[in-house]
Amino acid sequence: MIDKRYNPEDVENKWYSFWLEKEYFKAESKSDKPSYCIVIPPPNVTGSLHMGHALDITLQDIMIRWKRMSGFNTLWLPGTDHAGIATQNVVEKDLVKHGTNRHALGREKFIEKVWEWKKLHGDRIISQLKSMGASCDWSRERFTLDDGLSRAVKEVFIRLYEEGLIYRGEYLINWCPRCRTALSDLEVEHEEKQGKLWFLKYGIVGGEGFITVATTRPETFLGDTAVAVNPDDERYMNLIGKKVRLPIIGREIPVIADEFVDSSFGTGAVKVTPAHDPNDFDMGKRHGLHFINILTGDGMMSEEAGPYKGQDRFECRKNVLKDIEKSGHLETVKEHNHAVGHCYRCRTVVEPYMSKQWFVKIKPLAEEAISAVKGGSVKIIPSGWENSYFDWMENIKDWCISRQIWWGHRIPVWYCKEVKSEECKVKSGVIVSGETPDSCPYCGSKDLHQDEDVLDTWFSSALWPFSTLGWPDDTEELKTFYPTDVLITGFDILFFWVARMIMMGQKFMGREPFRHTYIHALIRDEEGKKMSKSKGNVVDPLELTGEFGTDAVRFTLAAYAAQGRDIKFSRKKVEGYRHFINKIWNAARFISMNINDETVISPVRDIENLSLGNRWILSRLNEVSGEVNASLEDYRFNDSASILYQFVWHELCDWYVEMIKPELYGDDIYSKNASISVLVHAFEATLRLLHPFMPFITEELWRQLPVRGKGESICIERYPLYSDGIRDEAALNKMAVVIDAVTGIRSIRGELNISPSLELKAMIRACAGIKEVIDENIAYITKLAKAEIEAGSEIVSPEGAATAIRPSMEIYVPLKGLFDIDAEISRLNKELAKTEEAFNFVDKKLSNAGFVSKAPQEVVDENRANYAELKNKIDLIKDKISRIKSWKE
RNA sequence: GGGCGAUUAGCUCAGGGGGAGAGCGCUGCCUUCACACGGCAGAGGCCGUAGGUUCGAAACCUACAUCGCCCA
Repeated sequence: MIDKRYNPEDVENKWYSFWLEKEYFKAESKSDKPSYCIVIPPPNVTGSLHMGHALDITLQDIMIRWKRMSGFNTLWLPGTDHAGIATQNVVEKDLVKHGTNRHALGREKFIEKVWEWKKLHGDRIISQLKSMGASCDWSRERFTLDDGLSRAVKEVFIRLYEEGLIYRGEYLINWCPRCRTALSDLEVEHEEKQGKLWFLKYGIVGGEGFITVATTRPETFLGDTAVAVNPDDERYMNLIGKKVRLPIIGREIPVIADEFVDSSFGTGAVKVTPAHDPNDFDMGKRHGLHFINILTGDGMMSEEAGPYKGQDRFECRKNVLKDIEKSGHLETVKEHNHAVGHCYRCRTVVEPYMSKQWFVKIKPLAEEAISAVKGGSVKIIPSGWENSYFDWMENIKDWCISRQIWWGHRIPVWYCKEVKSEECKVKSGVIVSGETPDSCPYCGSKDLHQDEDVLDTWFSSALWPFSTLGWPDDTEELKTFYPTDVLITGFDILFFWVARMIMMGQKFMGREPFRHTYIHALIRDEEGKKMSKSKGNVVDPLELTGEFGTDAVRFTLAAYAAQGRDIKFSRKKVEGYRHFINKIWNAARFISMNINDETVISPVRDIENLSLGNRWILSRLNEVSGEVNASLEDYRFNDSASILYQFVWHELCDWYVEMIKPELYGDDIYSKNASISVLVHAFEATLRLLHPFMPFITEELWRQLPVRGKGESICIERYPLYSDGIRDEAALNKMAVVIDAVTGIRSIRGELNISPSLELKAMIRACAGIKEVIDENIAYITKLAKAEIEAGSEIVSPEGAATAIRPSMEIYVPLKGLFDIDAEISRLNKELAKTEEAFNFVDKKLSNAGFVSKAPQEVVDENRANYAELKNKIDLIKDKISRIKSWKE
């Protein structure tokens, strides 16, 4: 006997360990079965599970379990990402807590420390993934810094370098003064801020007056090497070529003309700071200006800042303003909104900063990635994301890939210090190599040093779909599983990761890394706000799974995973699906209560001899199987979830189980055995349909069912499919008649407030065909409506009867003296009003000549049928009302 | 400034050229031997606004409003 309530914690660990022990999740490198592969978006190795992961994992596991059950050689390849800056930050914070820092420790010791940290915390995220039920092939778990993947990274770097697609140069990059590293454009998050626009006056050298420039960053005037105006701007024509003098420091700089200057912004004259602004950088190059770097790597003012040297950049801004105002060079201040860039890892305001970095020349890679999507070899789902993808790809700028941190893939480049030969000079002493060189291959010098920097974390993630399968070796896994089938991830890393994987896959495998990429939305809090630690509105998925069970959380996520909409998450939603889990549990409990040692569960056959309920549920099960497969095929997770929910709750439990109770409790051994057999069969198949969504409870219940030819685990059983041969049109039609009769009688009972325990008599007027169906199934109707039934085509409404009118029948329930006649009249009036409204709608349509001539024939026919039906119904109700009124008199 | 998405029942959301749907909540009745984490019956909506296309628009088009996101 099954317990009254489902206790998730009792079964989750048990079955997960069992699955692992039996190695069900292990993929075959080579197989006769078709393959199906998903690579996991690798979570940060030191991170912990959040709702985004939970959604991601759930959707992937649904696909993988579904395909596994559908006969595929499935590989869900798991792993973790070293997450360079994020992880380094975490460990650095810990060092600070212990009164030290990475520089005191030194590079080698620090890296050791991070590895220790990784070992300590790295397993946590993995075990959290497991607790979600993830059916990954753990024997193939990878880490972006492990040997194989590092080899892939080096290989890619070298090949891109040799093709001229990786270069080194001094450019203006985004610099985080706190992380003390360069960032790519993507790693800067812009935030609209209410700021100020300061108008500074620069005195004209050898002349009268001033030229006024507007700026949002006044401290950068220290690095100004020109003032620029538009060549067509008549206000300033006479000043072009002259010099102006910077306030306070007195440097003289030229006034130049450049088309780039927007005359309508500020005063139309702009200060040019080539070393601290991307536009000014370009202008500086065009006009051969000086590049003055006024900052140091940690955001302090450098030597070049003269009197402000050593000050913090924000402190310096205040001081500069104070001094400029004092010296009379501040003309005015205006309110001004502008976007300020922040480091995506630590929220520090980033600075445009000149430095020597490594870049990927990205256009040629982007072109291939664009055509992969345009040509349909990669399908983005939902397709709305394609626009963003193309927009980004088409306007892409070179990718800065070097980072001034220690945790990551060290750039495989050495510099020869001596440069003893001509060849070495030509190569600028740059040695790019997969192995540590003993000596310079160009000049033989032994005095080499490796580049200090590491690569952007996303550089290694970009290779994930093939590096994890063994590339650059030519492995069986690559042959079997590349290109992978689908990549499932959130839209927030569409550019960071998805786009770059497509570029690298096309480049190094010559093929797309995945056929589909399903981009899901964000999980927000109940009020629709983004979850964040600082807001304190983060929901911990593990807390939820602990409280409601993993299956309930998974089902909730699937049910709300509609394409293209963020999920406003709440405990209440999970609670609702926890009730669904309980419903399933209790259905199983009901089965167990109707089975004993003598029960014979036989295979379902002779379907045409089964009772209507049994035939109907088998037919419905078949249709639902088709719908679930179809919706999963299209990644409509919410649809599959709700189809299953409706079927299990309202069809299997509410109708079917209630229908067969008389047979189960009856004395007829034949129909009793037939019904229990169909019930067990249908429930078993339902469990299989549900398994990808709720793996734990389905395994637990499945194991308890007495099913013929039962295997050892539901997760390797076949997923139910639709079959044309099983569809039972007659059963579906007859069931509609039963439902009409039952709900008709129940309506009368409910609306007239007749006690549920009172046995009623119901007279049903119906045509011969319908009457036959009613008579065949009279036991069902009697039981479900709690009424004695008499059906016939000649039935007339007895005095004192309440009426329900259904498309196929009229139902009269004699209730003389048992109900309030006024209540019945108002009930019928309400029904009449509704019917008349519907009738008028159809009537209007049919009297429209355009409709009759232009609408498709079947629509017109349908409306004509409706017209007749509604008209008949109106007549019946009117007639009924007048008769009731006559009883009253 | 450019782009995208949203606006449907009290709430959360599906749907999508031809009779407005679900879950939760609400109302009434019911502790009937799987489940009160339950059953049965109900109430509740000019489908954001204004135009247009169409025989027919909540759906398609255009503009606008409000909210959100991405990019510059």
